[in-house]
Amino acid sequence: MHAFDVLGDPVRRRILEVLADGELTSGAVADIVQAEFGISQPAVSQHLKVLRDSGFATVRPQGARRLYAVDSTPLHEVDMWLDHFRRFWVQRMDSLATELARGKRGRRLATTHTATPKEDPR
Amino acid sequence: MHAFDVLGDPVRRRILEVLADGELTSGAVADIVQAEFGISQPAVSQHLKVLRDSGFATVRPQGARRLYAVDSTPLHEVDMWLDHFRRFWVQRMDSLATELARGKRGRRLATTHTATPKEDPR
DNA sequence: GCCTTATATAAGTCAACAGTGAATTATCGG
DNA sequence: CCGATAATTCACTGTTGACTTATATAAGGC
Repeated sequence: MHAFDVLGDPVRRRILEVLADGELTSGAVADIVQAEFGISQPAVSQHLKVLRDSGFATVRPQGARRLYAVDSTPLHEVDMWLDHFRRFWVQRMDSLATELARGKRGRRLATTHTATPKEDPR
Repeated sequence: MHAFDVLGDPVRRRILEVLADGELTSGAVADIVQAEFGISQPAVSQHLKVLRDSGFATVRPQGARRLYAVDSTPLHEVDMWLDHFRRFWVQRMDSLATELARGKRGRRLATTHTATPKEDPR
């Protein structure tokens, strides 16, 4: 299964998000996902299997539990594929940054925004 | 259709790649894709429709032809989702953002940028 | 050794999607 | 206007994948 197919499922994306904060048991993942998506435990287990088989997650047995963690390798590959297109938005951000760097504080913003992309002003 | 579902299809990914180099007519896209994947012209047209409907591509009629171009907005959203995991492979997670915020014009596009000017004392 | 908890697998159903060929719409050159 | 070309839409089919319930494996506590 290709990386993008794996990420195509919202349940799997959510699992990866919760695993991003640290490893969790299968049961802990299932509790979260079941609460949010209302699917059964076997369904979650099957998603975890997909994540395992496609390299997005690793497992470490601990007694009867299985501790899951993110393996970022395929995510990094996805990120690298995006390099084909990054110039499309880096250029925009760059010009915006330049504008800001020049102290152009004018409440201009009149570049006819079609949408307001929420940007993290960190 | 979610952005990741759109990107789940290899034909659609390829279409976006070829469009990344500049706009092309539907026919030009079809020629490339048909040569590489061996599918019919209507199949390509249907993929173009998916890309249109999901915001990945824009169309501009030019006589009897239709010129397709990439719209990077949903790709940018995908890129932002990856922020959840970028720390796994980027040491200085904020390097790009900082660079841009400072209006640094040496637009190195620092992908897989491993060199650190100073070692991190942890 | 049992019973319980934790997790995975099995078997089957259903909907969605990618593909096909045929038909349709639209534009151009004469 | 007409025929040719460009492209999309239609109607249908096969495959895939996500879900369910039921069951199996494995470890822990008593």
